Amino acid sequence: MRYPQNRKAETRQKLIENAGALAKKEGFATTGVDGLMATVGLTGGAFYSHFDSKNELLLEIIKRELAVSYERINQQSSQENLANFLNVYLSPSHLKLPEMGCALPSLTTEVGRADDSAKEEFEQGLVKIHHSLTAQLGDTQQAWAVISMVVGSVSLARAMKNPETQNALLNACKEFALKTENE
Amino acid sequence: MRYPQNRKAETRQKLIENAGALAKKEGFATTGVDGLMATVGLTGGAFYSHFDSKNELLLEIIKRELAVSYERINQQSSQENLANFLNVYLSPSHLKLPEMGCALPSLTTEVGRADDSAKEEFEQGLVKIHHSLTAQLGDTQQAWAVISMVVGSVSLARAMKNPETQNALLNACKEFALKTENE
DNA sequence: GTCTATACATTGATAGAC
DNA sequence: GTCTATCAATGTATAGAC
Repeated sequence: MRYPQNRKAETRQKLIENAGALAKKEGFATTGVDGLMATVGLTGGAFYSHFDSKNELLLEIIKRELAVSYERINQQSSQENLANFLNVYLSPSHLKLPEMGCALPSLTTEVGRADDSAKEEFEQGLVKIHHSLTAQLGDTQQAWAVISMVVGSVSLARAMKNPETQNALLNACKEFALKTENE
Repeated sequence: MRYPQNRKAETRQKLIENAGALAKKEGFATTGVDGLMATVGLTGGAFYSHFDSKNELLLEIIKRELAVSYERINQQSSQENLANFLNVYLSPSHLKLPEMGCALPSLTTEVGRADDSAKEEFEQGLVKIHHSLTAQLGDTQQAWAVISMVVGSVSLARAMKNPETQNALLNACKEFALKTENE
């Protein structure tokens, strides 16, 4: 082939993207190697020519997913205001499509049970997100509070059955966050 | 035996307690039947004389764990004030001992991927907790916001490596919640 | 009610042919 | 680099002896 190194890098990148979506939807532990490789048309054995282990894949997922969330938050919260960000993050469509959404409500609990390398990577990405939101809001404490609230809110709402209860929770958090900002 | 039905009920209750602790620490999916039964000195095959399936166990775990959290929150938040509850919930020891702590930061994400019966049970328990906190705070929206914030806060902090960053997050949320209450 | 044994699927990971 | 085949371990669940 003419560009073997490019093709391998592209396959690896595609694997990290697909694995991120699978992990956000069904969890990282339950994302099997065979199923992941099938999403790029390969078999399970080929996984280990791209990653040393599943744990290395987890580190790459965390790095990429939190970088993506950082870019989104940076864009959404700076182009207009906090309300814009909240409307997107606390929306019913974000609840329904975890594989397209922010990694924080989907992967945080599993990272909390992973080893230190994963927590280190996670912490780096999260601190960056916090800095971005702090710059927008002008308040470090409020930035941590808003991040915690929206992540908890989406996680809790996804574990409910009734859409009306979900919306009550999401809207309460939305209005509460806006109320505290206007003071 | 003289009290066979009592012994069976006690064993079942003990299994639900132990399974709840295991699930909060390592996750429900990774809590194997053999390992669970070993905690009460039995073998794996005996599990199915107490539960129809692992899913029935999950429902029992959710019911019991959220009832326990309800009692704790009810007691802590009413006997003094919001500060008392926040000091306990957002404490480093709560981070370090998930098996003894609230089920919400540990099990919510997994329930979000479970079937409707689990989400129904979860929603019932969570709504009760919300009602209790609403009665204490006098504000429905604030109650949802505080629950979401503390659950997100503990989840995120557990996924970090550096204790100083953990404490910065926990303390920021604590102070922010207290500030909003004094207005 | 609990035991051992077993069935059956799936997991992460490795070896060697191509 | 990818394939097939395979490994050892683990998962849920069932069957039948005691």
